[in-house]
Amino acid sequence: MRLSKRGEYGLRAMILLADVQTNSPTGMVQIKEISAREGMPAKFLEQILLALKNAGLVHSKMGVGGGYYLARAPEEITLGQIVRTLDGPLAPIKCVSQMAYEPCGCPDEEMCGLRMVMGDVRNAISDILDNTTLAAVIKRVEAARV
Amino acid sequence: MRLSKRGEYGLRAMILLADVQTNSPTGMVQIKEISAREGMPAKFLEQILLALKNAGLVHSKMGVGGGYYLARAPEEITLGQIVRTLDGPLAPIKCVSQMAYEPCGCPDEEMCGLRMVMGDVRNAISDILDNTTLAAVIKRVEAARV
DNA sequence: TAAAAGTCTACTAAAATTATAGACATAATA
DNA sequence: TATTATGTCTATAATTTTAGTAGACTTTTA
Repeated sequence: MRLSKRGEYGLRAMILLADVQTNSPTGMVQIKEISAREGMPAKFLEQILLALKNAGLVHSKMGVGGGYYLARAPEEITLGQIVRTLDGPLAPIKCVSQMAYEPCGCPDEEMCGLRMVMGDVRNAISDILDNTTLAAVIKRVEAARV
Repeated sequence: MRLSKRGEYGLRAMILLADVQTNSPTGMVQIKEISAREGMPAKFLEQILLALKNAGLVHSKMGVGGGYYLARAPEEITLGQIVRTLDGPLAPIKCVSQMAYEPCGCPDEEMCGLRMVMGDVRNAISDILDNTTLAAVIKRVEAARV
């Protein structure tokens, strides 16, 4: 049930972007800075940000003074969107995936005990990740600071 | 957030063992029969059952008329125990794992937003898998049959 | 036009996953 | 006791995924 480094780095980068955006008006940050602050390989992070850009979650500006920034407000971006973009479906097995369903081979899906339980797991994960926005994460860290 | 084939096969095998045990007194089933009924490679399943045996979840009997059977009653075996045995910790990232904690590299764990959310995810998964027994799975399928 | 940024594609190394193979041990029974 | 049906154990192989690296290219600003 693991999150890949790709997913982890992407989430950390997005949280950082949200954090910056909450304080500075432009919210623009360079790959170099993200990778330095979070300790991630810059070239790997580059690919991750590109994927997030193609998914419409961040925008970028080329050239001097450029960088990345969130495509929408932190209230409008959920962790579920980020994880799905970078790591694929949340579901533990394909036959309970909402976004990428595939049959899993059991003769009768409606009678498959494993499927029932894993459906619950999928929903539990999605209940959290699809209902947690970047803004909520920032707020929660803020609250812990006290 | 995927369950491996190893984990999936192991869970299906255990559910089958629980099902057999609920109906027949000995509850003994051969690798060959499990692999045939569930469509899994026999040699792969063999390794999985061996791991489950070493974890104390199943017992076995060698020789003619032998096979595998649950080490405890279906009420006493949870899906969490099976998944941890075959796929490792439930936690999405190591720094929120109860069974296999490792630091994840953020400067202050208590202030890490990602860690907070992933802690919730870990707990949500564990709430389900550690509280669902093989008996409960059988019962649920039974209930769906009507 | 030079420097600082992102873009894009290909490639590579390592690890994990999903098996397969085969020699061996044990138990039942004919 | 010999045979057969089972599980045991270790090694290895094939494939896929993951994590990362490289480098040529494009765009923007000063």
